[in-house]
Amino acid sequence: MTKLAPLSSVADIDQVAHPPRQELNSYAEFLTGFPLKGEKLYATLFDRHAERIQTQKAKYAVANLEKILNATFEVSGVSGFDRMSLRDLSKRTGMSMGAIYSCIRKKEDIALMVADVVRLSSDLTRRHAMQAESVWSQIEQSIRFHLYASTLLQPWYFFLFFETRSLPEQQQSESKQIELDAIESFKVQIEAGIASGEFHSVDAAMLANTIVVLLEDWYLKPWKTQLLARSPAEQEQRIDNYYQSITKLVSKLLAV
Amino acid sequence: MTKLAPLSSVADIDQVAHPPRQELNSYAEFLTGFPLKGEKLYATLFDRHAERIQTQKAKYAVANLEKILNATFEVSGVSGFDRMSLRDLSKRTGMSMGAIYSCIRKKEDIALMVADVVRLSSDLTRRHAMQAESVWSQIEQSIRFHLYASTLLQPWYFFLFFETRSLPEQQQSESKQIELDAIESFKVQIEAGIASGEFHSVDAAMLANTIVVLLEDWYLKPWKTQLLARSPAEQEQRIDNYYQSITKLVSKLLAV
DNA sequence: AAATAAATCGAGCGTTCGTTCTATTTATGT
DNA sequence: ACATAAATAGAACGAACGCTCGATTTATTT
Repeated sequence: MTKLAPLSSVADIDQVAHPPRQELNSYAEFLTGFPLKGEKLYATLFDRHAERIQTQKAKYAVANLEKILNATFEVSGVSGFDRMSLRDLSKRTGMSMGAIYSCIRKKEDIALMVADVVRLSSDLTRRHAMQAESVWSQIEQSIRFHLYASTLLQPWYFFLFFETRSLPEQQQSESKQIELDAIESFKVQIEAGIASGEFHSVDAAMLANTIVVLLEDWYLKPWKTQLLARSPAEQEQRIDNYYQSITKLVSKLLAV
Repeated sequence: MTKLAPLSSVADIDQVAHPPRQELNSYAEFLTGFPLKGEKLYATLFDRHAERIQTQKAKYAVANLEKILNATFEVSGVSGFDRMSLRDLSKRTGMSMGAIYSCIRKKEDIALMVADVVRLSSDLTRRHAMQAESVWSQIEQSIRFHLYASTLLQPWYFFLFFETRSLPEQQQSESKQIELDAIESFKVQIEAGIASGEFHSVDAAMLANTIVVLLEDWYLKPWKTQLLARSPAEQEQRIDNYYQSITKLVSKLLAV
């Protein structure tokens, strides 16, 4: 897998799995450290899906992957992945069919790449939260990181949720497992806090599930809470509002 | 709109809008009074979509609509509405293309009928809750009725959520509005309880939203909470468990 | 039992889909 | 400047799609 013009990427998730131990307290801070963004995100896709991609030079592949995926989110966000034809995609990206088919082997490859990125992002979320010291700050950091990642990658998370059924069976159960893992993770943390007397006794499974569906709601229905925040300051504000809403709800239920 | 063999139906929602004032406390009880079930459900569709349906005799139309919609849920539940071909549908229902196209004018009509039923069901939910006397029992009855209706009509609710994008724009915003109305309704009830001193002061919008996404979770991911409950008693149990989980969570947050 | 109406059948229509393929253009290396 | 390799263009292909329609079967009426 030698690259002529190797861009920095996240081919191996473990490369970024152990960043310096730190608490995240703002979206801006998150953006500086998160590897799956901008050019690097597509370079990662190029590395991880090298066997599917005909295009050899990273320069072209990265630029075209970015065009293809952005166009996919724009078109399929309105009417779904199945209704998006590759001719739509060709028009929207300004690329020819040939150019598109040098970046992907089949239409389904696009969905596979999205699923891969969301899975990578979920891994990073889990790994980040594990660094926190107290049980409560593990919960806090999980929520924060998830909100941040799913804001930055909102179209990716959204796409995977709605188009999972377009994926092969194995990928389907994998992305279902991501959700179950997230619930289980919160449940374990809550139960640990209850066991140590730090939290009031509650239905841990229900609360864990509630947190996860609220996190899902954030990227599935941004029109409900995020509206048209476009300045970075405004966006920071909206995320923090939602973060505070969730954590207040949770902490009220867990207060001893 | 004269019918040769008129079955009982819910062509006009107001016909069933004012049943005797009563609290619902079990799924079994709900089932006895809810009009959108069994043969009546399809008779309602037949009445309300008469102009689309070529088939004239209710006997045939009702039987075929039932076959078509059940097959639609089975097939599109796996791979989505767009991927379900009418040849799939023909095989699954045992009907010919011609027979199918005497019940619908276009494939999209199937989705329109589903959207219509869910909207009817949501209307009934809202109307039922309005009958409750206290603010708290309005909230309780809203949750109960919604859980009951979305259990009975799970495939319909599920389908509308995932296939809204296959609908014309107007229907899309209508089904988005259903959710917003539900949130607003809970919000108003919570705020009323806070104003009267009945409830502790909380973020009413957030709590209302939380309730609604938890209700959505019930029919979107039945595998998480409903598993394979097949006996009526077991099902009653599972619904009640989830109902108790939601109301406990809510009442803890609202306790003065 | 004959006559009429309704429902069903399924081959076939035109279209559009995902995908392929070759000619051409553009970039790279010497 | 030339040679070579890579990337792009877009016409063309077969398959599958939604949908139609005349022929046929089934049900109802007289």
